[in-house]
Amino acid sequence: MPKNTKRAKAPRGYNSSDYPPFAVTVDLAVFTIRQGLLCVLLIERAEEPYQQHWALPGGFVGVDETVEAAALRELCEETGLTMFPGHMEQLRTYGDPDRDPRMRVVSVAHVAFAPSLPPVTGGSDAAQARWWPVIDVSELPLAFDHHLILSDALERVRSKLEYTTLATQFLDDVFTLSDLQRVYETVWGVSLDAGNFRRKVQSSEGFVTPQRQRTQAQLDGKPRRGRPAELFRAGTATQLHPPLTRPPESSTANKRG
Amino acid sequence: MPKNTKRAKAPRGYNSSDYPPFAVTVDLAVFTIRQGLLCVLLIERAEEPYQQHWALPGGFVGVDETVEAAALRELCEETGLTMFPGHMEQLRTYGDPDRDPRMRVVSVAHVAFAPSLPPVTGGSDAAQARWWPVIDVSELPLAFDHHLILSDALERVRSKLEYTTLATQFLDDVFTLSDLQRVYETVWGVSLDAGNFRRKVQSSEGFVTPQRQRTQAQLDGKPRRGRPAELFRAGTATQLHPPLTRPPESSTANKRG
DNA sequence: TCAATAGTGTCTGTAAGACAGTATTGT
DNA sequence: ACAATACTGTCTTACAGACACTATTGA
Repeated sequence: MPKNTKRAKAPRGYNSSDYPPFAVTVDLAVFTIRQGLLCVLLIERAEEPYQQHWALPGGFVGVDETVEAAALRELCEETGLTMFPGHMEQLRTYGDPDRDPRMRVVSVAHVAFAPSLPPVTGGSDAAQARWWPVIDVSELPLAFDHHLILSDALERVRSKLEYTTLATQFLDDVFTLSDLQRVYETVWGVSLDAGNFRRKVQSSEGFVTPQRQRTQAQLDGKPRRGRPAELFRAGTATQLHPPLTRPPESSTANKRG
Repeated sequence: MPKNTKRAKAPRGYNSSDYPPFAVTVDLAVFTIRQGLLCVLLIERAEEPYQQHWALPGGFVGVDETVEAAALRELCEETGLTMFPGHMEQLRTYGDPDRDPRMRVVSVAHVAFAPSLPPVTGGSDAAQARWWPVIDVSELPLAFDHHLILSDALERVRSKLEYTTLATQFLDDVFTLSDLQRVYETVWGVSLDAGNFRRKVQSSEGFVTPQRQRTQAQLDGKPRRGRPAELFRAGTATQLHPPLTRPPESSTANKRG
């Protein structure tokens, strides 16, 4: 430990011996919705410690690299995309001395979410990577403190949907209001009233902008049933006020299903 | 830069040459209310870089020390208290490669707030420390990226008052509803309607608990005027739902003053 | 009696929850 | 015709903002 820990009171230039050496990493909790389930991207570790455990993707921050740039770089490497289409933000930093048995690592965790992505390829080497429904992950033994990070990340995503327009980041650029409602229902794990949901979304200035167009018979995917729906794009607003609040806890589904 | 930046894909044990060396620090934005003004604790730097600039207090994280423990340690050192009476939480991490001209430093910033504290002594050495009204700090040239940190910290404190009961942490353990209202008005920089404020606070389960007692003639400080007020303590609730929301932007004071 | 502070009551508008009902498609 | 999905309207309740009013103290 350095003789004097107060930077401002004894700065006298840094030598590498003046401060404790840390490794700084980023960890990523990347969410997407697949087949109606909220999923998170995990990789399987090939080496000790936590060999064969599943873990959040992550890696070292380069010396000349912004922390955010490192996170974006890892995000693209792990998802196999050159341009990440969704949203990413810093979550918080996890730095307990014993979180990595080998050495002192401080990890800046990030949360990201994106529209349905191509199934991940596992990248250039052997480590496998896949999307896990978050509901199944609680049964899984994750590496390091990644259960804690994941649970903080989930809470962040859920609360972000309340007071921002970021739910649209889970969807492609055109979508129906039912699609948007499904995002909220999937991420929150609740059922919402369609009428009230439409009223709220459409009365929120800049949340969605209507295209003058409706869904087609859709020859590719499964054929559409029922009345064609109007199509929307994300609007320019980023914040929602008043927010679109989660129904109070207690039951994860409401009366009407 | 290390050959392979993916921890999970090439862990092969760490050598100090395998990862870039970082210094990890904590920075603190400590708020309190003095003479009706929201104030932040700053120290004056005695050495380069940013000599004689004001800066947020902070320091290195020890090798065997939790990040939070380091923040609490610095907090006590800077305020001269052995037991910090308020609330502290992690804000976010600032790690741009050029934020410190000497070397790569990643700083985990924290926000704290507390009841009126004894004027800070400047500690055991020459560096001076004092409380600055936040309104005056915008004119001040701060060291490093501390203006950015301070502005993020302010927004955090302001939004925390909306959906938590932490406003009570700015007060001593017994207080009146007017005291509590003054906290909101000072932190948010607005005027609130006393009637509506009381209704909201008292209808929020567990926010405040009435003591069966009123303010006295108060021989010490300035003598009290007007009707004695009922005294309260902080309740057991931590969250506020529905929240006590800030009035929408535009005017910093409302019509009634 | 007056200023100052504490505290109550009431009216109104906005918006959320519940839910009934209508519209438009494919089978 | 019927199921399935999309969409509209209405009733009720919760709650915030505005503001008028009463209460209790010291000077």
